[in-house]
Amino acid sequence: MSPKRVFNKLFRTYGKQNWWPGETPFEIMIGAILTQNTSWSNVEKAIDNLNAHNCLDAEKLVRADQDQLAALLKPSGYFNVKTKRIINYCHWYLDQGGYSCLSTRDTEQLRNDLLSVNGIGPETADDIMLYAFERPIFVVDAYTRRLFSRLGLIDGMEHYEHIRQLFEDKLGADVALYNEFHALIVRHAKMVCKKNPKCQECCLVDKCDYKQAH
DNA sequence: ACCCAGGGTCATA
DNA sequence: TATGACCATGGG
Repeated sequence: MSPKRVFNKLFRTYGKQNWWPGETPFEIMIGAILTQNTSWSNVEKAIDNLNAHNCLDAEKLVRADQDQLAALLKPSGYFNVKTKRIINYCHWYLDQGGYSCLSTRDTEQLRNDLLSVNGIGPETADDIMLYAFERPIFVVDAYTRRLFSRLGLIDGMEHYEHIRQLFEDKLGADVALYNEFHALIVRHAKMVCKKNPKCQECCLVDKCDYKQAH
């Protein structure tokens, strides 16, 4: 089954997802860091805290007290690590001239620059590339590996860049498609029943395995 | 009482 | 290059 066909199946099943769940590009960047190995519901609480304290702003975050910021980020987990990563990211972000300046940068260059920031790995960088800068970068996460290895399109243990390249080659550069695809993969992953071992065979392979079905 | 979540870094071999 | 420890909350 081609990646495009998988997309069509997902889209017919779940419809448009309207990602990223954040209003401004900057909020998307912060959300991308906060959601590292963390459920989105926990991230929302941290973002609400930042908004409640008028702190969702790069200039304010770089001047924030570490302990106070950590307290706001607490619900998102790894709060000490994420505090450092966010302050560090904001320093870089402002140093580079902010969104308007970064927007003019070449896609390859921008991605490499993001990856050079401590705390920004490939997936976080690509979330930012795709959803904040609207660049045609296919995001690879654990769900992507799991789904497509179950479907037999990949082994699952390949390096990040290898998988990204594979999908970008097969799908062609398409921001809207990548946007929806990643969101749909995450949406579908949440529907997989983890208790039933047979579910391993059903995500789009067979019938289906939605939680409602069990 | 477990298990996992929209990862990444650092130290070690 | 590649494995392991570590980071930590909240929901199932």
